[in-house]
Amino acid sequence: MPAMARKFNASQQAMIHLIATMGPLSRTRLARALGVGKPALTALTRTLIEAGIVLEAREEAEEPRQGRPSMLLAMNPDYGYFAGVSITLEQPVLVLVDLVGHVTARVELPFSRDPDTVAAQIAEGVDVLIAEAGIPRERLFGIGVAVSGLVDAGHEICLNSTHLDWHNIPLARLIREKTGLPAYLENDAKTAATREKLFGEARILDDFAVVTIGDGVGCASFIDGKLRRGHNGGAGEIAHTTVETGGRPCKCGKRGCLDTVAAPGAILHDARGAGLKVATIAEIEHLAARNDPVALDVLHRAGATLGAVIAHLVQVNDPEAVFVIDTSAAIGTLIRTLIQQTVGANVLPDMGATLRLTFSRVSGDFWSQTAASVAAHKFFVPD
Amino acid sequence: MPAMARKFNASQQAMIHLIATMGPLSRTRLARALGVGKPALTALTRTLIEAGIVLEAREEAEEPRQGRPSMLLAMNPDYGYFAGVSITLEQPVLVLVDLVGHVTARVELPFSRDPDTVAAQIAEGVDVLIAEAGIPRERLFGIGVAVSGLVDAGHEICLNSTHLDWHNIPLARLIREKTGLPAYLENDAKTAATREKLFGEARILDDFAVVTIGDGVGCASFIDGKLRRGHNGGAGEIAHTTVETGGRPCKCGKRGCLDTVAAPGAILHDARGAGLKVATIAEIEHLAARNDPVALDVLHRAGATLGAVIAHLVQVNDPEAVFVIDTSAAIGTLIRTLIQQTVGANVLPDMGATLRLTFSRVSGDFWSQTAASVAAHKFFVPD
DNA sequence: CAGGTTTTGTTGCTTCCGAAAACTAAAACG
DNA sequence: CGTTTTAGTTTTCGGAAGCAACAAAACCTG
Repeated sequence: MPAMARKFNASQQAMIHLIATMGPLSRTRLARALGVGKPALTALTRTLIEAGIVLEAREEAEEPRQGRPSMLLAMNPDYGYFAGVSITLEQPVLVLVDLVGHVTARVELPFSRDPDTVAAQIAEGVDVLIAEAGIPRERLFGIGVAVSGLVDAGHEICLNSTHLDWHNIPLARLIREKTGLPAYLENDAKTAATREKLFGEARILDDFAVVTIGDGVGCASFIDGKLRRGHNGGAGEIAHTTVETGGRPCKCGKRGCLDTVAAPGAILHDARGAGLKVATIAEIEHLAARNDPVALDVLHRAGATLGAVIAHLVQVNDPEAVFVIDTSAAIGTLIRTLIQQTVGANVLPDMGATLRLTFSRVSGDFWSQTAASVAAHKFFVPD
Repeated sequence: MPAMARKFNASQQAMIHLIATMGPLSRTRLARALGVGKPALTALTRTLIEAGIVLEAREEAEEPRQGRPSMLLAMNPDYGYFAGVSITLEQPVLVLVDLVGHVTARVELPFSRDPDTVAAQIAEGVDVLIAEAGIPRERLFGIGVAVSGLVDAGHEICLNSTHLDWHNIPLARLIREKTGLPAYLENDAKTAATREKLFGEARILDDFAVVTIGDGVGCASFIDGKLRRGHNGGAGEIAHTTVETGGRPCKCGKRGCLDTVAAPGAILHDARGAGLKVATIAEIEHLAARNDPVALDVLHRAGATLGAVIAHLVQVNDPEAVFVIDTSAAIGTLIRTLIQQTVGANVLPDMGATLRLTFSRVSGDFWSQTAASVAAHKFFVPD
């Protein structure tokens, strides 16, 4: 295990990407998938195996097949690690994930909103993290940071986060200076999409969208295998799309934004405004299941609106799949059904027929994991 | 001028693309723009000049500059031609455009909606076209066909056109068989976007959207330099986005689609339904300019709705520019202003500040020109 | 159980592409 | 009339990938 080269050429990167996404593969199948000859694979794999990033293992065939058994190539999870942290208004958690996306260590950081303090605490946290995991510092390849807001193209500066009240904060530079590690900033919805592409169900997809339901509604897309950032890094910022002209005032200054209708807090606010005594959205769902008309109405509004926005998104980009990721236990059966129905009814039938619309509920250190995925993505696919 | 090779490798294609989009360029500047060394250019340009696709011309410097003057490389417009035709419910026009997008001949075809007849008439039209232009048949590199509806990924089959009542019509094959030319089918909004990218203002842009106002509303995007087709070829199909729940019934079977609010026919319908005696949208604009409240209301509805949809589109993909192309003299000053205002008000300020939103009015053989652009695009960038 | 078959992966050899350095060409400057 | 500056070319070299033949490791057959 020599000190990692860290610089792989294009073909090697393509191979790493394939192995990472398609699981363990034989050289021959890799060659086919990559569209190159077998001899190329011999040379390529040799360097990767020598570098230690790829492991070779004999295939354990269930049923005996003819011919020489293949040697499977798989990622070496222990080759390197990435740290990740999500900066919100809550106590941040710094996590360490390995090359295949598994969390191997975590450490809770003190809360702060001052950029310098945040960077300093992350730097201290990194030391704790690698000590806890028992890995040499050189194996930590980078750190990803998720923020809710706009981030520049270089993953360097938080241009604008109303949530944190940050404007042009070069957080990545601060962290890099204090930790000596490559640091990458990214919008939280985009980190979630990156995780889905790198380690989640979307590994084999080139065109998909992710919609996150957390404090607010977030959205990001992979298009043609690349994360869509947009000309200003604002692609996917649907939270402040106007969905009700003259609707309720939003933090952003406008009225009737999606966030004022479909964000978990907004749903609760609606329910209480309509006279329901509820503390969680689950309770609203519970009431709705008993045909409480007010509860039904509240959930209907949220689900139908969210569904309409997703439908629009689908019509604009025609993705292969949309992943709705619920990080705050807000999407119950009813809202889910409503989203599905609304999307089905508002998307061209030819498109709706093949669209995969899946829901998942996550919790815990999810956002920090997604942040780590950004560092991993930078490592796997630098440009 | 040997018979055209027609097959250029990747580097040559990249060079052709650069020369076509960036205008006449010296070898040195091409090398910089292409990110390759100067020596590569020498070999590349030689083959292209020998093939006849690129012309060399001495630079005419206005002000004397130091150093050896550069030899400018420019496309040879006469190297090849492309035919294009748009199939609608009106009489089709077949046009011939050269390598830089100029129309050099046109011929009107009989109207038909039967695929075989259409193909046969196009084949006859092609003969007339090349005779009229006086070019050898080998110089006609392909033919593009615009249809309003869904087209498969191979540009071969019209999967679905409610407009023409076509389903799974392999029109490209029919035309190819009857003309012996490469034939490419494409959705009309996407042909318009392709023209904008290849020959229009968007040549230097990698991320932009085109919204067409013709019989209905169309939309297509270039993302990362590539036309966005989507998983089902339906990217950009916003005409049937629901914008008014329970709105007027649409041809598509749903209610309240964008087409029932913002399509030129819908605007006229609205105006007449509200009691205005008008024959054109210009007349409505005229009335509105005199503060006719009904006319103002009608135009406001259309403009604000269109603006909201464009705003959503911008938030989803964050393009550098949006080109609104009016092919039916429907977008007057008032609607234009309303669109601008609505987009400005509904897009994140950071994004709205840099967004270019431009309007243009076209007529005549526009759609056929755009169709020809698709054949040109296939020639320049086959894959 | 020996030899054929089938599939996997490797070793040379060749070819192609493109980058770096050094060179030539053509203009303005003084 | 040399010097400087920029443009373009020639030469040389190294890396990457293809083809073909070869070696390895399993199964199948008689």
